[in-house]
Amino acid sequence: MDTKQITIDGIDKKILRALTEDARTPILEIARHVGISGAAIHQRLRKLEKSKLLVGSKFIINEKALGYSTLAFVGIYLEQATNNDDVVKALKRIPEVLECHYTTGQFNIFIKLLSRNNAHLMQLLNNDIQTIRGVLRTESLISLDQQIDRQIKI
Amino acid sequence: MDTKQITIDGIDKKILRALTEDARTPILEIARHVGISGAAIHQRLRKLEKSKLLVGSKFIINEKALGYSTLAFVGIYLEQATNNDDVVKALKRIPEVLECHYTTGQFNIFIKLLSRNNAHLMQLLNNDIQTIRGVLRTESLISLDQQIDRQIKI
DNA sequence: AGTGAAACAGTGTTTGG
DNA sequence: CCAAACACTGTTTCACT
Repeated sequence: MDTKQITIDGIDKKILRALTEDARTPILEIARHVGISGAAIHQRLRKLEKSKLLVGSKFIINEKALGYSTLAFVGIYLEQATNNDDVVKALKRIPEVLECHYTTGQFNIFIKLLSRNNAHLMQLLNNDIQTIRGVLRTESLISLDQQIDRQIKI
Repeated sequence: MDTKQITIDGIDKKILRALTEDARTPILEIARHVGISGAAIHQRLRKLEKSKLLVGSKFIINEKALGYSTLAFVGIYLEQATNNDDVVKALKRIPEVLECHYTTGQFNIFIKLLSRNNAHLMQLLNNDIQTIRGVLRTESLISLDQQIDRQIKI
């Protein structure tokens, strides 16, 4: 085992479930729900943060309300002698690229990207991604509808 | 335009940037940083929530600390006459499935899933996914390393 | 309409047991 | 782990520009 495991009991799980749904759930509300004091919840939260199991919190923005409605996955083929890190560095400069993975299988790099519409997606592919040095060609999967979006269950 | 656009000025952007990085950033800290009062920040936050641009907040858990270290994308081919919704319903019951998309291209359904290790991934594919009625076959991309993980820039 | 200072209500945090 | 005291934040109010 290369990562340290931490012992989580049922109460920890309930705390995590509440806060992964809504980071602003009041401690006292959780306390009432699980039947222990607020101070105890606070202690456990410190433990969970120290163990690096909790790594932060985020506000979630609705991309559609910002005008981004097209989500796509793009597989990228690279030329043989390409320095992958340079490609990733270039991808980081494209804000629409939300995820980037080195993957097994046919592609060298696999990304998830968010664009305003199909025209914008095409522009991103042609002007920004396929012009990166070393990129041979790309293969796109456009998400027509996302049915599941969640974190791992705890 | 099928989704309402909302006008966001530079101050709104700074607020959003702070809170999408850390949902617990104090309002007064943001206020100091952008040079207006806390009450003003609060008003703007209400506006942003009402406009559905802010849709909540989440604590982020480090899956690796929970023992989940293998991330994979899986393309799913379905039989012709399959009811896609039933397949999605079955996928929802598998907690390791984090995302599920209807996609264009070769696959009918494309999912992202998180497993403890390669053995666990194989078990999920063989025992849980490929046994769903209507699933013909699957094609997996395993993420060896994730280099980018972020929300859209605001 | 939007801002800012002050009062208020509610939370997170610490302490002592 | 609990209960109470504490410190700080989020929230509202209101006078002002």
